[in-house]
Amino acid sequence: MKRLTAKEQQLYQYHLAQQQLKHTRQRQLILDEFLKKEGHIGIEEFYQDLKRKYPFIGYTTVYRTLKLLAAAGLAREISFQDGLTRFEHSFAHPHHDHLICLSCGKSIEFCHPGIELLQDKIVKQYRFLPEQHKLEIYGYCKKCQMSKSKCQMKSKT
Amino acid sequence: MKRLTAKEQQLYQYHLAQQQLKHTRQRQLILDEFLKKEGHIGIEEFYQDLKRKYPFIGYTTVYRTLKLLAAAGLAREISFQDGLTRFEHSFAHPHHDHLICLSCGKSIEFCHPGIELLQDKIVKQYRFLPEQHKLEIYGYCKKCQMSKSKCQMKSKT
DNA sequence: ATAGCTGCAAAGGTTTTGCATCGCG
DNA sequence: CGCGATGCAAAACCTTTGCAGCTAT
Repeated sequence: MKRLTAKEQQLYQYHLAQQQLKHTRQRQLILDEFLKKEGHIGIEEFYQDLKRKYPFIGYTTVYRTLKLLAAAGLAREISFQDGLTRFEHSFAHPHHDHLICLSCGKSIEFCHPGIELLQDKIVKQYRFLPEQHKLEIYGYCKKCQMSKSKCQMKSKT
Repeated sequence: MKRLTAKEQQLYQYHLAQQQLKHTRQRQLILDEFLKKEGHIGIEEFYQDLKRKYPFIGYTTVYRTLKLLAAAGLAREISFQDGLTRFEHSFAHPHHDHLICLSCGKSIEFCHPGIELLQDKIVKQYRFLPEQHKLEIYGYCKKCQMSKSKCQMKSKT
């Protein structure tokens, strides 16, 4: 058995979580592709990507595998304000938060150690035991600020 | 004309926002009840509450009025991880964030000035123009921590 | 009287589930 | 072989919208 990369370790963790679950071609492919994705990805979008490469994969399987990954702790389910469910790695991607542009909809990831410190202070006050957090800052990205200043149009396509 | 309370001012702001919109019994009632609600409230839940008192109010009206309030800046649409849309006052309720218990589902509101400071630092770095933010800390509330330590059951009812 | 509101019912858009079939172990 | 996985199709769920009738200006 070869040495494991961090990713593969996680992969095994996934297998473990699977308990008496089977290893299948679809699951492997979905996991592989998921690990390649950098941002957060919606189910439908991810499914489309996958289908392009592997037309034999069904939506349901993608959906269920993503849920499985989340249950195994490999993925995290996140939801912005648009009612869609998205997933992102919950590992090798330690933690980050998002700046979300209200104009173009893009989201920018950022990390700031201050958040953890702040969180510590807050939870202490409420005797709350934190598990994870989510900070989203909504506003306008650099690019959209520039176009806004040129004309006040809100191109929301 | 009598003096206005903060709430009434906002109420008028709402009317203003209405522009050529009409004042109706339903809208008034919905607004009144909404202002009484302290936390964040889901559409369905709110509708049920209202219907109990005023059976002639329809879901659609509640839904549309809530959207209206949000558009007028009186309410804020928020969504946690359960796919439901909730609303909360966006005024007289300056700003706050949430601690959400993964066990009992309750959410606790908190305010911490440090968040604004942190936000300032972050956006500056990305030349992002912030409009609002949302910080949610998921974990276990005091009460659930205690029951957890007694037994590891996860009663998610 | 007229433009805007209501609310029922139905459409939309996602997420979930049922079930017969397929495939890993 | 047997049990779990797959994927189609359909169910469930919320959120939105269409429309005929109703109601404030």
